[in-house]
Amino acid sequence: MPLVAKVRFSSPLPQLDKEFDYLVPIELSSTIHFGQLVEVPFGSGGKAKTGIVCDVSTVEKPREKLLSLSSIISPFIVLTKEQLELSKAVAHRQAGTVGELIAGAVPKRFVRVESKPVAIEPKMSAESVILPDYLVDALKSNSRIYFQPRLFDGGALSDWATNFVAACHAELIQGKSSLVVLPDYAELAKFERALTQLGLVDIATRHSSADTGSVRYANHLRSIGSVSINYGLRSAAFSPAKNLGIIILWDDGDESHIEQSSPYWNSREVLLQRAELEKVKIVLASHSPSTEVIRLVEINHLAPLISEIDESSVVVTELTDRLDSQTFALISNTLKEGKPVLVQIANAGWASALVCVGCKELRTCSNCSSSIWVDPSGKMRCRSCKSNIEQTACTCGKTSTRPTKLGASAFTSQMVRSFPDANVVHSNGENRLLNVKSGPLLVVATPGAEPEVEGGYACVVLADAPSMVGSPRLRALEQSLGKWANAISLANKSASIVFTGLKGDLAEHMKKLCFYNAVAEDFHDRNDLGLPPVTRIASITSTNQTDHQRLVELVRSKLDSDKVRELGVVQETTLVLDYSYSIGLELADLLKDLTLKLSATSKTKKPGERVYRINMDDGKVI
DNA sequence: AGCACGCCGACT
DNA sequence: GTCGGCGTGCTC
Repeated sequence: MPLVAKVRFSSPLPQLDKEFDYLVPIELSSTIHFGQLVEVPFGSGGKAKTGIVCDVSTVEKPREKLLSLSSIISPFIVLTKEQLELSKAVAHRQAGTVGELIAGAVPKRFVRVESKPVAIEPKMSAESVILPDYLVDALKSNSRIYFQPRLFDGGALSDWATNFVAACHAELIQGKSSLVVLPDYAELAKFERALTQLGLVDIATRHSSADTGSVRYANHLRSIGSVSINYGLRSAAFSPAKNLGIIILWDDGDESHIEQSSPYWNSREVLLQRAELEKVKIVLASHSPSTEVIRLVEINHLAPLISEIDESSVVVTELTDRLDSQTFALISNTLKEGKPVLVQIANAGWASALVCVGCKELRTCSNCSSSIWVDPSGKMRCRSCKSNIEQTACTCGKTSTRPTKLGASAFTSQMVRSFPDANVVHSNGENRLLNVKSGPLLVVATPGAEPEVEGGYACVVLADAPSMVGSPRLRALEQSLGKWANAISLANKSASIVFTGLKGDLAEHMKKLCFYNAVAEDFHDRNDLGLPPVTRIASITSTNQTDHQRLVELVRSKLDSDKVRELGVVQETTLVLDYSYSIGLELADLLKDLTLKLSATSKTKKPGERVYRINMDDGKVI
């Protein structure tokens, strides 16, 4: 009976997003396997194209005019069945294509890597690691956990990282792989350090775009062939893992876990889906939960494992000054004792916004009318269109401006003047310090850019708490809480923590460093208002007004208004919809179908550019 | 994406 | 009578 192979292409094009059948020539029938790269004749010209084998089966009566595949490019398997199933599920959920997800899941092939022998499974002694294992214990009775580790890492190995390594180790003993997904390179380095110090780095495989292409490909093949601890940033959510036993996601609320290109998936949703598909354990962990985690705990999808909060000295001031006299004295005394201090400032640069010295009106960008700030290099820039701004006169006649609030660069130079004997350093997202030497050191950092210090900070000041919480974004509160918790985690147990300018319930929660309850309260408030994550929010952005109008009309005529609510149109061409989890797949199908039909008949489409971009979970539109 | 097919205007 | 413009649609 003839052998037929189904082949897929790593292409984002929706027209090619299906499996194409090819006859397998008799001489290749014993060597062809699922997941291999093959060359096939494709298109009207019959040009050779590279594809991936997604099925091999005997077919009694194959369809007519079936072409034969030309050759097997490599005997190595580059895509696993689990990766394909996950890509299909995520493409469905996100209204994207399987091809674009496969493109991200399979690294570029390097012939020389294949000629070298693939790494042999290293030896590992089960007794070599002695670890805190309360996460391992909890996993014996629950397969889905939200884990909040001890907050204070004290500069040594992080409690979270050692618990992750312990959980991975427990799987290795049973011959199972693990997958750990981290938000950024700083956290990846901490996890890697724990792997090294606990003697497991040789059995771990990194999946990172920061590695060279050949290393990536070698690691990819190694993960398919050997049981190992797989880890990396968000793209590692799709990495292969032989005999997977556990998935661990660190800091799911961090925005770095959201893929910035189509189909805009999020590590959390991908990994929850993967855990279901592969029937493996999953741990979501963070110092402060996301509202999605609260939701999952409250619907009993995740069992909470919350570490005890260490007794610590927390001061919450009600003053809106960044540094009141007491806080100033605390910093001064800590520095005099020769100990390090961390001050978190909400915004980078010199000024977060500018006002006219005369009429006190907010200065705005001339072409997009959003606010102007002064970046770390001292240039006036527009916040949204990023263009440089020239000094111009205000409508009242005055040219000079005054900052509404000093940015971290300006605050740093203020601190240099205030503490001439201390070593004052600054770290922000663009210019980031990863770790600093201990001593009489004052670190001014923007949220998420705080460097580590050996032994931990003796004092942490969250100096811009009110402005972070007061931001008009939906997720301002939960994200602020996450950034504060991560900054505090760099302190040692006996450190003094200061929040400036907090009041009410939030102040009470922070006095006890009770992040979980603070986020839970935020979740319940949003629940009452019917806002995400109780519902989901999708957006469809068109490249132009004409196509946008056609979409809006069609969507209005097709939507069942009981289940999907039109929230409106933002930025001229983005349609925003609110919908419930239960109809997620149905809506994704509908939107994919509608946009496909509309873009096929679009009069304005340019080659290569997609007319519509669907984001099934847009966190930025409200 | 390519690439062919196809149906209208300008040319030997 | 046919050469070529690129709009439409298919590729196993």
